Amino acid sequence: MSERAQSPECQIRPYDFSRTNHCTQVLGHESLGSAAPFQLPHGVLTDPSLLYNKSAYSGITSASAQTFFPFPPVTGDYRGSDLTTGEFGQPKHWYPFAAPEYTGQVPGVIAASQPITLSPPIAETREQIKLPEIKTEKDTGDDYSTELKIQQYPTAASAAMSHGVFYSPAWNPSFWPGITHITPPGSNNQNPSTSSASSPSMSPSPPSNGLPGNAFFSVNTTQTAAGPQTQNPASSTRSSGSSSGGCSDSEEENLSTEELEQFAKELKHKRITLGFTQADVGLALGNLYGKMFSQTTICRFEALQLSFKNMCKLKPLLQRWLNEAETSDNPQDMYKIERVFVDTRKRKRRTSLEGAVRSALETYFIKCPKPNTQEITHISDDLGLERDVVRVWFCNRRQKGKRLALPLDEECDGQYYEQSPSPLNMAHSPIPNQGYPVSSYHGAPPPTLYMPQLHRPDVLKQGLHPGLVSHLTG
DNA sequence: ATGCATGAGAA
DNA sequence: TCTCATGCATA
Repeated sequence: MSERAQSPECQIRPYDFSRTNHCTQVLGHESLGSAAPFQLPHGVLTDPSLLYNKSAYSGITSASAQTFFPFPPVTGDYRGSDLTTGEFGQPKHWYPFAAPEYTGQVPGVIAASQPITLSPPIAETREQIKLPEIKTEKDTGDDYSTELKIQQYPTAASAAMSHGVFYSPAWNPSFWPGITHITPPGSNNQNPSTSSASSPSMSPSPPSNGLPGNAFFSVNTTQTAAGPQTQNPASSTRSSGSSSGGCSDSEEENLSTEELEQFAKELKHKRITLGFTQADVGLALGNLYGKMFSQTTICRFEALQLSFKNMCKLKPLLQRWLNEAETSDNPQDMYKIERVFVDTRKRKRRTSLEGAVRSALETYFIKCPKPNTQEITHISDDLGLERDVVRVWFCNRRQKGKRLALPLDEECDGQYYEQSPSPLNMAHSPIPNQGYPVSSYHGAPPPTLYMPQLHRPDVLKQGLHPGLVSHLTG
């Protein structure tokens, strides 16, 4: 709680483009895209949070903005063509490929058998994307190619690959609660109850004929059961009984940033030493806990690019994996499994925004990180982008901003983009949902910049607008 | 490693 | 409609 130092940044003065400039203004002004090669107001940069200063924002309400945006709402919803869904609606499901046995048991699987039929009609959205600058990755005929995707996970040693189709079970709600507890960092031993655990990982893939589901569930079950807590002295820096939050109690919540940081390093180091790729780890987690993660997530974890809360949540899992991997005789083989997946979900083809467009968006963002519907429409119109693309861009941009900036002190986060006092800030909640507690970084010199503690400068830069970066570096 | 996307849950 | 966690696809 008090840990979070009030970094001076929080009080630093507002950006220049003053609050007078509101979304409306920016947006109101015409062609931004074309013109200005995106530049930041000088002086900008000291603290992004200022950008989102509520006060600046409050003024910009949709209401007021409206006047400026006579644009009709555009509803380019690519999802219109979303035939996908149905049973594929479930996210995060991996559909085993060619696994007849499973059919009928797992909705997804069924789907897998007829992916082709899913091909969606070409979205008309295409038409909307006429700007040369905007392009979508490939030009495969249709929008969301329904292609089968066979993913393999070869690994360094690629030695023993084995059997098995892997099916990641649906997100088991009861899963997390359980695991949050398990964290026997010190005690490398696996909980007996996890016995199966003896190494789920050891026998990762389910018997060919066996239903993977079973394998999973069993794992899950045990897992959940295993939950009972080993306390981690180290990590349990607990004391403040603030178990607010989403992470169910569990000590993880009280992990300090250093602990996380250190663990992330350790994880990465050992992982590499053991010869695992980030993807391997993600899969291994699936084997161990029934919930697998992507390379992306593991990568972000190692890079401390996840929210504090999320880091805390994943840590125990990774810790466990690490323990298991280290103690295993043949870790290499343990996780070397060849997996074949078929992702039948249709995904909108990724839009690739060109530099100019991005710059324009950045500019808009600087002025107004949280545009309302109409503003979004206006922007999309102005830039010739799909409305949804713009919307998502802003969402992602905000998320990114938080990831990178929040760590320093959440207290500022409240002021971030919010247009209205948000509960998120929760004035007092000691452990907000997102930011990283600042604990032991007292010594750190008050950054001129909004420097997330967990991130290295370079990382930070990545999160900042190029202009800002240069400004800072320059 | 990261940009754009998805979807659940909350507001 | 937003946030948040997460992932596909790509640079």
